[in-house]
Amino acid sequence: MKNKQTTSANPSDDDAPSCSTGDHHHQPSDVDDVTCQRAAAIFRALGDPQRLRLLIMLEARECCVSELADALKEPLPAISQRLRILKSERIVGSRREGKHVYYSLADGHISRLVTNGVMHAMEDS
Amino acid sequence: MKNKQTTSANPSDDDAPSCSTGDHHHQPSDVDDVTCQRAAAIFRALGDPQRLRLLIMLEARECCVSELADALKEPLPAISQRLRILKSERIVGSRREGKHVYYSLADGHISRLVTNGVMHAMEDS
DNA sequence: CGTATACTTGCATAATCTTGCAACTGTATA
DNA sequence: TATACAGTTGCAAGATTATGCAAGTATACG
Repeated sequence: MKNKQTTSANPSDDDAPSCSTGDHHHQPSDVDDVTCQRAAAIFRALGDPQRLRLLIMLEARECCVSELADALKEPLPAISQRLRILKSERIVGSRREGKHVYYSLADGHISRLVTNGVMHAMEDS
Repeated sequence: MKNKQTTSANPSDDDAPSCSTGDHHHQPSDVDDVTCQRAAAIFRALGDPQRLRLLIMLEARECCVSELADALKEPLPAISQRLRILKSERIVGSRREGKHVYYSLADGHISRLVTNGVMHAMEDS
């Protein structure tokens, strides 16, 4: 079969991703730019080995900064900075208790996202 | 006093001769470093608005490069380059048909990952 | 063979992100 | 208040990454 529709086959230079067929099914192809950028920001925040390691630990239980720094054997400011980035994307939340600040995953969605990503990385051929 | 951050000075209790990935601290978690890095690489690949937009379109249906470039109104080399990155992480696959190269999501895992991320971005304030 | 279409790759510039060190804020305790 | 502990923030160096344009493959077709 030859090529049928290409750039020339497009009706016009529309901005809409033309799902040609009568597709009244709700597909995520019509995601607005703001949502797209927000989602990308979340993924980008997850896209660092060190931050991901942090999240994996937080998935197990709530931890304070010192704990994380100690467990990962890294300077405390580095951990704090990473947590800050994660918090700015609402991936983690923090709770103060005396001198300590405890961090935890924001919600189950994030937890699933992390788990799915890690699982895919494991299964990957 | 020098800036010694971690709660306890860790003189040299670090061992790990078996780690050869350049990551010289492996750690208390159920996820090994290689998996962690691979997962982070996947997330990082998803963490770009332009690439994510590409994936959202591919989630709807298989597309060739021209289609994507035309729909997103961006130069073809840019699209090709982004697809290349996505393919290097095995997020998308490609199929040649005549002069066209059709791209599609690698598997359902990726699809779910994208959907979950976008959904979370939508629900988030 | 030569041309047109579809896509890929190279390279240089530019933007972005991470890290490390130091200094600063906040909290408990003597 | 002074001191130690727990975290945060600022800033600059260093690395990684994206973007645009030009040139290079690859396939089809006359």
